Amino acid sequence: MNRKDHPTADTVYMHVRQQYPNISLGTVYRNLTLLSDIGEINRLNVGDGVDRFDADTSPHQHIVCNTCGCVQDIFLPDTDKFLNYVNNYYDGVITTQTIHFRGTCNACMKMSAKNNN
Amino acid sequence: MNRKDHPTADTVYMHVRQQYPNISLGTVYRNLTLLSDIGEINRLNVGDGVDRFDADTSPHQHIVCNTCGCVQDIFLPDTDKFLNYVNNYYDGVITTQTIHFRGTCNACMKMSAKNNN
DNA sequence: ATAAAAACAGTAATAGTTATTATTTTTAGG
DNA sequence: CCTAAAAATAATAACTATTACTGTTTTTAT
Repeated sequence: MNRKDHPTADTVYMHVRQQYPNISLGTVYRNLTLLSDIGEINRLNVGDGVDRFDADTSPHQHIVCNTCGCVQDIFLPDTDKFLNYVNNYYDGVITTQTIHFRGTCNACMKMSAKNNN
Repeated sequence: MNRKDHPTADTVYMHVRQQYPNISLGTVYRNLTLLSDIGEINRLNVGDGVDRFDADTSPHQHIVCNTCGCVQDIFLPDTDKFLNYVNNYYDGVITTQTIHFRGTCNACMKMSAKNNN
């Protein structure tokens, strides 16, 4: 619940296992699925074939760093307005949107700047 | 190349097999991967755990119908401006964006309207 | 104290995709 | 044409992420 790095089920498993060595991956999956079903956490997919989990259920988006692979939050204002606007370009009805980004995170930007001195 | 329905590899396989009954799924995957590597087609992922392929490589977005599951195109103007705008809210650099939607397609809208008469 | 319910560990199964291998097809010279 | 190298292929195995199953343990509520 404390972490901000959008861990995969396997990452959660590795971490929880340090305190509960007998826990099984199935239990981790079951509880993560349960928590996301009741809305306590979000299950997200940034297109890399792995599900990630996020304790922050407030509306926000994600960016994946192409260099280190980290997944960070990005809080865009007015995404509901964007959804509304988008409906003008479609003849059906759009109810939800998924927006995520790729690029280079701040840490990796600094790293590459330092290496190019 | 002609279809606009964003088929999965398996769908392409089923279809090609009608003309070339001996083709293998691996060949379909290899050629779809090759085509997307050289930029002739796009491989896309709308979050349902299956890769889809799109012969239209012009910049556009997709919407998945919650009722029939179809994947349709949506052409939004100024998505490059959106990418630019989004960079104001992030301390790294954002280079690409993935935007897709869910809702109800036009056909399913009409269908449900008819059934509610 | 006990019986029903829930959670669990361990394992099997599944789906989508990639990798391997032995064979067939294509290509480019001579 | 012939032929050897290169490329493409079918068939199958392997792999990854996730879900399902099963028998056992733990929890809950009397």
